[in-house]
Amino acid sequence: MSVSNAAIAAVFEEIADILEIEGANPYRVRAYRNAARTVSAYGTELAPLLARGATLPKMPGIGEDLAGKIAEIAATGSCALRERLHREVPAAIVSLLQVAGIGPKRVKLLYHDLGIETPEQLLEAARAGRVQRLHGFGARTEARLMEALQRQLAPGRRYPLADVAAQGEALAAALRGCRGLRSITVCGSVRRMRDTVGDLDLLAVTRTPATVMRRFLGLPAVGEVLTRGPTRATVMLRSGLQADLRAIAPEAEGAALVYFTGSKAHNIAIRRRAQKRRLKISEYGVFRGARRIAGATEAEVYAAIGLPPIPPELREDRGEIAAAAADQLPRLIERADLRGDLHVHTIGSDGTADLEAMAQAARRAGLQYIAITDHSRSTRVAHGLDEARLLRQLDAIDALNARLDGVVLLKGIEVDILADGRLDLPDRVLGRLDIVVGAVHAHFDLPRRRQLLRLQRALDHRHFHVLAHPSCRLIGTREPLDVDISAVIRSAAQRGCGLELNAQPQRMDLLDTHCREAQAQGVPISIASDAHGPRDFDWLHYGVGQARRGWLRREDVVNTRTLDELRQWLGARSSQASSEHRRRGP
DNA sequence: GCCGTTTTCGGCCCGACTGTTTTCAGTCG
Repeated sequence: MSVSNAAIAAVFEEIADILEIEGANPYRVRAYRNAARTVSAYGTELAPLLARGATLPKMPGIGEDLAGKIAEIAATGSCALRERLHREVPAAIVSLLQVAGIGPKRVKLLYHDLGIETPEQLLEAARAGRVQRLHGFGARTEARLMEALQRQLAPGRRYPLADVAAQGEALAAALRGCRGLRSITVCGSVRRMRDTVGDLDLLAVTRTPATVMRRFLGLPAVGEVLTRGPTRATVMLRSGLQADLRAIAPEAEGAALVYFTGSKAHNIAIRRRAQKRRLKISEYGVFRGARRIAGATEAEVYAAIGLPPIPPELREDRGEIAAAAADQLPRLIERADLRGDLHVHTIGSDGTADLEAMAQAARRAGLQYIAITDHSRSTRVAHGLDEARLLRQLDAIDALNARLDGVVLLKGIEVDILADGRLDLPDRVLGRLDIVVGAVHAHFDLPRRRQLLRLQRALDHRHFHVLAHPSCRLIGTREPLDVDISAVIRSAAQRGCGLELNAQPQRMDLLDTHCREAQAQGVPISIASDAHGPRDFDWLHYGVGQARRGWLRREDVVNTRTLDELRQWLGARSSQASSEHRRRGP
């Protein structure tokens, strides 16, 4: 029923696409794109807010007109402008923008001159040789388009951060040692630790770019060369991922890092700030007139426009520049702050290692405690634990803790939240555990209202501590639950429960924007590996990255606490819940 | 369409690469 922020943003993106194709004022188009970004990154769901009669909060780049459209879309799912545009231009036409090498001008030309509306029709026309006769096109462009169209089975595909980061590191390692190369850095959304990545951006610092380019283009991982110039090349890797290499001189390294790390919106924002100070920022440095006044380091670039250095994870134009200007950047959590992991599996359910192997691996990963949280009986594919098997595991944990040194195992469970919100194991068992982590593993498609009631009922349970992977999305495979996440966060806050930031590469769940909202509500976050094997603790690194993108500090994350402090929180939650339980009656 | 320690109107980030261009538009990041 209620329209999500993502849906509002999608309407704005679509309007921007169509306006661009129609040749509208580019800054008007940008206004819609900025609005889409602002709305989708906004912490609180706007439609329920407006439905309750609240006024829309002031957001940067949202004026009177766009505020009105947000209200219209929140109420109806669409707006008059979009409906009008759909009458003027076929809706499918925006899909042509996804084709590499096709922008708004060419979409317009293809539609007006050849009546082409879809990538399929474009491929057909290109094969028939009709495209090369258009003004501004030629035989080579037509050939490139055919290649792009044939390759483009999954346009705009994004991959999990951990997968792409590994490929980036491999490329960087293969280039290190190249003559004349001073440094090589993976930039772009990998450096910003975005949960998904569309392509790889590598920055090479060198005085001999030609040598480095040649070496790069000859790497075995490189499939096809898409473009190549003296300082920049774009290739398609054999893995199917696109990679860009940019070469820059040492004196511009900082400016180039800023430029190539992005985000685009952040770059635009800092360049505007520079403009107001009669400065110009490009990848070559910060310039006053023709004179370069900064550029060797990132800190220098930010200092030139009166800012302290901004961590890459925050560079999304979501308020970090204003915070930096006011000297109010958060001191972000770091991997070394984590003392434990509250979501770990063993061969008790679908893990690959036993209790002791996981404990030793955790210790090697620098952790002082882990909660053993195997699945409960309803998750049959994972061989979930029933009451009897769980009780045997508890005894085994006691025995192991008695002889383990340097790491403590907590008794826990990843208990299924059933369709009606009940938990999958009886109270008498849950009450014996140190920690109850609850999660949805089935019935992902309940109606929005019922899904919320289900989660709220689970959070109400007196033994419940942490809601695991709250959205249940699997990147590229499963959409997030259709649920008012703002309401879930408020419910967790009211009940004293925590929310998990699951660091499995295909989950990365909570989303960064929801971390920020949880922080504002005072909900503790558990950054968890959801490890199913000894090496999976490595994923915590990416979980911390996502937490940093959500502006989280050490004090916002519950597994940065000492074991004693953690036990206090777990116990406090239980006594709070049971007193509420008594108040409400059984 | 937004916005204002220059402005309520006139601006709005900056540069690389490609292909068709006869001096530059389109696309991309």
